[in-house]
Amino acid sequence: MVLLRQGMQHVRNYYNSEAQMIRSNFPRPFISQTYKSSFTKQKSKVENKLLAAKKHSEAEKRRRMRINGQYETLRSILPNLIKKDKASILVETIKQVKELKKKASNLEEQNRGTLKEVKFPSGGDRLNLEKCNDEEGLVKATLSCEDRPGLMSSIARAIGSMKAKVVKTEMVTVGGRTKTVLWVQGIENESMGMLKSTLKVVMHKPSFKMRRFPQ
Amino acid sequence: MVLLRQGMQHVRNYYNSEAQMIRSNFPRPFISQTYKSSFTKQKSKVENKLLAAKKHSEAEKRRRMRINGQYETLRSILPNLIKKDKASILVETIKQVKELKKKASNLEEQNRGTLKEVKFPSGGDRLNLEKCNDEEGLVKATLSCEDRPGLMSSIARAIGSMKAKVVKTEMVTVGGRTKTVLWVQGIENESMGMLKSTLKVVMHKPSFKMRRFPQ
DNA sequence: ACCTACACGTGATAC
DNA sequence: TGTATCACGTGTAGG
Repeated sequence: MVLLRQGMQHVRNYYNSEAQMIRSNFPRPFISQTYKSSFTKQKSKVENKLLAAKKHSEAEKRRRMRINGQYETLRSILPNLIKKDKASILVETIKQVKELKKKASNLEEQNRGTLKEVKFPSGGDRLNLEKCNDEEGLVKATLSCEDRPGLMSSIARAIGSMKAKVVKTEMVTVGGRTKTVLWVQGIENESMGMLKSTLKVVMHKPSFKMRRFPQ
Repeated sequence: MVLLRQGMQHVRNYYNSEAQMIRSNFPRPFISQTYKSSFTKQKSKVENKLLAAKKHSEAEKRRRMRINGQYETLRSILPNLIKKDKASILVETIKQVKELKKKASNLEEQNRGTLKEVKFPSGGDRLNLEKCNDEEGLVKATLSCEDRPGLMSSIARAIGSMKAKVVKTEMVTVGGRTKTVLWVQGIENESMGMLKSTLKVVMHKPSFKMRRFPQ
């Protein structure tokens, strides 16, 4: 494997590179200088240079290791990583980040669209119908009005009279006002208007029975 | 800026490196060889080597650019990126990925914990009360039973008689059975048992009014 | 033989 | 000053 080379190359010591540096382009002392200056002074310069170079390459190595460590954790985090080379890792990471961002915002939207939205009944009376796109013939009806006993059953009866069925409801009551969300199954396109007007009547006028036998 | 150096270094051509290669450690032809062999043959070898080296360094440059391009897009994607160096980018990326994963799973959990959970009424009659830890005095009551008109208002009356209040309800009706979740505010610890028994009665026996005026 | 990916040491540059 | 980061060309192992 490619990654196994890493361990091997750690064996290399710095003498190789020092020798190479001296051989190639490192300034030599002039012969005409005195022995002492040409030797001790230049040698200390050489040694300083070597030391600096060594420090430099060691620092660079630390930097590489820091970066490669992060690549390593990325490798461990990312699922289904086929190509393990650095560029592919970064590409895959970017893809993942984008996907996760989209997923998170979608889920937040969903959450908002269910419970959070229904949390507060609006002040004025309101009635809204919309078709759910995820299922055929499913209509979501949202209504805000004054709360009263028997409201739910009135609504259920109204919908039952239209041969439709309430499959799910959410209801919040706060301060005497109620916001109700109904998911109604079995509403045809042409009967949407009728459903709306029926619900409107039920919302505002207590039914016959409710008036005669107030609870 | 550090990143501005990139553009400058592109100006460097390959003659520098070729010269350096010849100067430092590239094999020289022997003088004792014939003119032809020592010149043309070695020159072609040199040229081949140079060509190969050039190809190599160009390929390496492409690789670097590929990787650095991904760093660039990461820089653009990640918000609030203070330190722009490679290691920090990777660290920040990893943090983001972990956070997003956690966030996504939390939101999924939330979604599951609200709507999905309440979706199916259980077959047998069931009544469960639990205290909500996020708010003081808030109790979540879950009950599954046969559906009937007026059930909701019976429940509401029962709870009202205990000086408590239903602040939110979720209700699913499917196949004549109903699962209802009530969030009840204002229940003391000692009245939990009373609430439970009251709800039990309401669940199984239609109220007086309901029996006299069946809807 | 060729290509790819990597680690390395180095000079340049910024702070 | 020293101490970061970076791009670069190179040697080298694996395919």
